[in-house]
Amino acid sequence: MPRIAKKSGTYHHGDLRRVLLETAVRVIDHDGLSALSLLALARKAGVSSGAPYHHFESREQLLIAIADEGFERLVAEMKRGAAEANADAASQLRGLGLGYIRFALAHRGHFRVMFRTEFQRHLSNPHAVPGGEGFGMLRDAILRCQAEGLAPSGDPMSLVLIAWSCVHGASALWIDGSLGNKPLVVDEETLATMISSTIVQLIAASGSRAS
Amino acid sequence: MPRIAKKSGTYHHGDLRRVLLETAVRVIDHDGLSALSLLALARKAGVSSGAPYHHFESREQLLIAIADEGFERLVAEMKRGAAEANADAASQLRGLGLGYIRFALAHRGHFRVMFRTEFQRHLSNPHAVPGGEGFGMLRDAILRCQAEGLAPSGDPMSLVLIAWSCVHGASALWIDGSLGNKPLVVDEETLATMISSTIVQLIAASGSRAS
DNA sequence: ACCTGAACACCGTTCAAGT
DNA sequence: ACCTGAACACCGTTCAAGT
Repeated sequence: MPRIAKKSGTYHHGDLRRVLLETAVRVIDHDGLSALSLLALARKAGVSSGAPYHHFESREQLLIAIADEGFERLVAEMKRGAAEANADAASQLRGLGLGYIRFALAHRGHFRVMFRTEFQRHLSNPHAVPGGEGFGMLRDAILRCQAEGLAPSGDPMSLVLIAWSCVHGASALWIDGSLGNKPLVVDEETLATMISSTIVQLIAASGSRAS
Repeated sequence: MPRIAKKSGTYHHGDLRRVLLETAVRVIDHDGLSALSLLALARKAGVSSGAPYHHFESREQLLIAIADEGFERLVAEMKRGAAEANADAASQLRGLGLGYIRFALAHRGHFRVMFRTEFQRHLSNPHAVPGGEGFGMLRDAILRCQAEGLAPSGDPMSLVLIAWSCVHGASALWIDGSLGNKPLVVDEETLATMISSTIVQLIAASGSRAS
C-alpha cells in the first residue's frame, strides 16, 4: 500500500522499473532463470528493446536488484516467524526456520536468484543473509538456546551452520523438484513445519543433557 | 582406466563426445551454468558449430548427460564414504553424508546441473538421488540407527529429510559462495566433517533416550 | 528524463553438402 | 558415421535520434 502512484492507461511513464522487476520474477518462478530474456520482457511490457537499459545497467543488474529485494523480504519473513512464535529460545529458533522456508517456497523466483554464485559479490543489500541481519538473528537464537540448556554447549557456529543448511537445503530441494516424487512430504506447509520442528527438537534434545 | 582408446593428434575422430562433456563441466565449474555455450565449446574443441549436434540433440541434452554422470558419481562417493567408516549405524550414516558433501565440493559443475528444475523430469539415470540408490542408502542407514537406538524412533522420513537437507544445503551454500565470508568454516574438508559429524551426533543424542 | 529503433556481436539449432 | 559451413531466429547491449 505505499507510495507507488500509477498513471492510468499506458506503461510508458508509470513505473517501468517495477513492471520489469515483477514480470521477471514471474518468468523465473514459472520457467527458471535461463528462460529470462530482457528482449522478451520489453516486448511483454510493450516497450522497445532498449527501454530496460534506462532502468538497469544490464541483465545482471536486474537480477541483482531481484536478489536484494529477496533478501529484504527473507529477513522480514524470518522476523514474522519469530514474532508469531512463543518467547522461549527453542520456539524462536523454530519460528526463524519456518519463516525462511515459507519465504523460499512462496518466492522461488527470488530464492533462485539470491544464492547464485554469479551475484554473490555484487549484493548491495546490508541485511543480506550471508552478510548480516538474517544471519545475526539465527546466531542469537542459537546462543539463547545454549544459554537455556536447549542446545549442546560447544561451538555455536557448527549449530548455526547445521540449522541454516537444513532450512536452506530443504527449500532448495523442494523448489527444484527433487522432493515431489518421494514418499516424504506432500504439501509446502507440512514441509516447513516438519523441517523446522524436527531440527529444533534434535538440537534441544541434545542440549538438555550436554555438558 | 577402461576402454577409452584415443587416436593420436586430432580431435576429429577420437572422442568428441567426451571432450565436449569434460570441457563443459570445466566451464560450469569456473564460470557457472549460464557461461556455457555450445558454440564456444565447439570452438575450443576445434570443430565446427554443428559438430556437437552429432553427439547431443541439444544443449539441454548435453546438460542431462552431465547430470546423469553426476548422479552416478555421487552414489559412488557415498558408497566410498560408507565403506571407509566404521560398521556401526551412526558411522555409516556419517560416512554417507561425508561422501555427499565431498562429491558436491569436488564436482561443483556436476552438482549445479544435477538439481536444476529444468532437468528433473528427463533424468534417465536409475540411481539418481531423488529416485533411487542414494536415497535408499540414506533411508536404510536411518532405519538401522533407529533399530539400534541411535535415532529417535518416530517416522523415519522426517529424519531422512533432515539429513539430506543438511548435507545438500551445506554443499549448496558453500558452492554458491554464501559461506566463504562468514566466521563459519575455513576449508572444504572441515565443512564436510563438521556437518556430517554434527548432524549424526544430534540424531544419535536424541535417539538413545527417545521412546 | 525517458523512450525508440537500428545496429553489432553472439548464441542455439538446422540442414544440405562433403568425406 | 561423422563433420562442415552457411543460414535463421533469437538474445544482450549500444547509441544516435527523438519527445
